[in-house]
Amino acid sequence: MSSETLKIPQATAKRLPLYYRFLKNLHSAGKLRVSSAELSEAVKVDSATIRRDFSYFGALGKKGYGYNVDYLLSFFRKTLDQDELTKVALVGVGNLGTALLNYNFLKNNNTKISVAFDIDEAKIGSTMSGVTIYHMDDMEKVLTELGITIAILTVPAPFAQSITDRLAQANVKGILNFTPARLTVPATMRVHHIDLAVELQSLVYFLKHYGVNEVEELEEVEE
Amino acid sequence: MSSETLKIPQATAKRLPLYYRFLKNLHSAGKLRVSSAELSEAVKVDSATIRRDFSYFGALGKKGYGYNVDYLLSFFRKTLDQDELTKVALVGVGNLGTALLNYNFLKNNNTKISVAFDIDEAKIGSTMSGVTIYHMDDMEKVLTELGITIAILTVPAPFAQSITDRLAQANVKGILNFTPARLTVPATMRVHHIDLAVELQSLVYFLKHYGVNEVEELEEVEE
DNA sequence: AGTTTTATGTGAAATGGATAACAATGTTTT
DNA sequence: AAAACATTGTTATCCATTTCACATAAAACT
Repeated sequence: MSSETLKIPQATAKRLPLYYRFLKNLHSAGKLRVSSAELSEAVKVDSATIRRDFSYFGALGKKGYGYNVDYLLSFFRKTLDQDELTKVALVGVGNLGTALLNYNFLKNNNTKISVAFDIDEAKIGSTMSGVTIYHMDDMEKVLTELGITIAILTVPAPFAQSITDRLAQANVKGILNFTPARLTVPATMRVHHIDLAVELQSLVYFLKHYGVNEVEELEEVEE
Repeated sequence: MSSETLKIPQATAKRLPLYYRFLKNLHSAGKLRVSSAELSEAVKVDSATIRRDFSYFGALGKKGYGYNVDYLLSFFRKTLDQDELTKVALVGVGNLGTALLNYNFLKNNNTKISVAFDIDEAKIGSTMSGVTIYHMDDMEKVLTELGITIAILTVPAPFAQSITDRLAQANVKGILNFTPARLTVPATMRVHHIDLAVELQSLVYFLKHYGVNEVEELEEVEE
């Protein structure tokens, strides 16, 4: 409902970063062209789906040839706003939070954890992986000053909702929620969940109940 | 295509662990009954969807009353095999792997990281959070001995595919893949992806391009 | 230059999932 | 015991997404 490119399906939007990453790989490997079939093999998405996804942005390829890697790459770089750095806050510097601090988001995306918050006095004022840790009491102030609108939430579940409310106050628009809590947020915010326990548990369920494709043809499959 | 309960939709199956967790909360809070509407509020899933999900397992509720918390809970405990402990292996004890070791999957699910593998001599032989770390050279042997068929993969991307091939050899059936690599696996295996960079990146994309529901009504929404 | 091959972009069909809406039925109240 | 109420289970509908299949056009070959 905003911006240039009109209404890409959500499912497509979720695959864009994936395409982008693999295109970068191809580029580094010196490949000049690529077909939807090749790309399909690499990212494990049906080739028709890939062509359809690309087609939302216009005709990016050439019939009988495929796609020019450099062109596609620079197109996606623009589309994904990879030219400007996106600053993100980390809220909660526990085990998982620390791991995410060390995880180099920058390498693949132009996204960086620029600031972190916690309540542990031992951590406050120190830096980890070059990121300064502030007290959560100063969260609103610091976020507003830095103009950060995206937060990664890795606090204990019982605090998740109240902290979310404060993030909303501080004009944060997006939360990547690693907490098991299901957050209530204003309509102006967007939450993506990564629920580790649910992910693991549902994998277990699938294996036990959907059983393991009774080796009929033994072709290669995915997800 | 196996087991008792015939073919639950995948989308439903992914929500089961979520329902289970919230039912446990309700139980602890001493609630005896719950309606699909209440549950909907808590887990942020449409109440009709919840009723539909439950209905795949038969008539679990009572009209005009709702669902009996204890009954539902024990039903899901059976359905999700929460009575037997599911042992899981962790492959790659880096930042993220370490965080997952400390993350207590046991608390919510009856799932436990029982063994870990790495190639760092400094870590091998030691235990973290009570889990012994073995050398990856011994992976097949140890996995087979312990009869473990589920692995969490947190190794550097370049090693992901070759290690996956070895896991397949060792009779592992499910992988929770935190690696950006898209794995090629035999049809007998199942892979769930958790791609942190893609998750963050797509959140950024949504915020920039779908913009933030232009505050029309300002109702509470989610995801 | 003509023929064959390749691979896109897309209409049409198929699949999968979410939601609205309500009859059926048990619960609660009076 | 009757009336009013609440809430399920499900049918029908809707919506989003995936996939098929092929006309089209460019590329590669001869």
